[in-house]
Amino acid sequence: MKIGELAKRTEVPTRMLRYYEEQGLITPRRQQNGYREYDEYLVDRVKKIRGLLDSGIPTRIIGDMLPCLNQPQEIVVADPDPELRAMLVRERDRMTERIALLEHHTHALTQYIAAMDRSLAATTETRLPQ
Amino acid sequence: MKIGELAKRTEVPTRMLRYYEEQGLITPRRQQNGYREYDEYLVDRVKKIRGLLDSGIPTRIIGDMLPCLNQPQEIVVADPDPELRAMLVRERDRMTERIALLEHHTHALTQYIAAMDRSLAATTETRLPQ
DNA sequence: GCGCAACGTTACAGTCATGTCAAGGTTGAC
DNA sequence: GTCAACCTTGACATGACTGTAACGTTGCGC
Repeated sequence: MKIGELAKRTEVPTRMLRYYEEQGLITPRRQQNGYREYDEYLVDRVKKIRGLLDSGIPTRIIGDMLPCLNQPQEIVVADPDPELRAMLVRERDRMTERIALLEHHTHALTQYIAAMDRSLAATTETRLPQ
Repeated sequence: MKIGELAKRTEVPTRMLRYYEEQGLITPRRQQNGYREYDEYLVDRVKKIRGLLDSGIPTRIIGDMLPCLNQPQEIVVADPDPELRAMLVRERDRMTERIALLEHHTHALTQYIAAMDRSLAATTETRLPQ
């Protein structure tokens, strides 16, 4: 498929798809006219890249991490490199910290929103009797 | 306190403290010699700013959001601006999405790490009998 | 074939949160 | 007085986008 279709299916702008290619995360083939030609499996890959970037993982690390997230039923580890393992543990722990932080903030925001709603309801009520 | 102490206590580099000031998130007073003078309450504020930035909220939004996260016992909403409310809901929902994503990835990574460990244990075992 | 919209290409500039460094002023200890 | 440790501003670099300009390709109606 061409870049436009991939963009639609992944909701990642074409601009970003070209950027990820520049960063070596995906390497589409080229048609004779120079257009990029994307294989089906890249749809999933791109979605995964987006997810990881949204999680705050830099492209450089995503490159090493991606093969570890392809879990076709059974996880097969070809080369249990201890350095890779350490990196994965480090990143996972950072993710866990971020989760805690985000949960704290969502909670605080939810409370504030509820307070706004109460305040709004109160002013509406006081106005009603008029 | 001076910038260095604040940096130590918040673990935010001085560079960033100056940047947050540039973005209008904090406004320290100045000593006669031009040094920035930070009040005690800014320690908390800076930590909050960091947390929000780590959660992927841009400084521009943090500025509007900060007053909503000061919960001194009871939340008092002065002006229940519906636009502000919408912004807060939007950001909270984005945070919730990020949490789901992060949880998914931490889970995947944990599984992969476990697989690496099993693989490593297996190779160690097969070597043991020798 | 012509025109034209929709799509593709590269390349360069700008943004945002950071990092890093230079050049210089201030303070405090010895 | 000098030296380290601290502060100041300012400039340039980087990583992940984001926008846009300038231009080539494709496919459709006419």
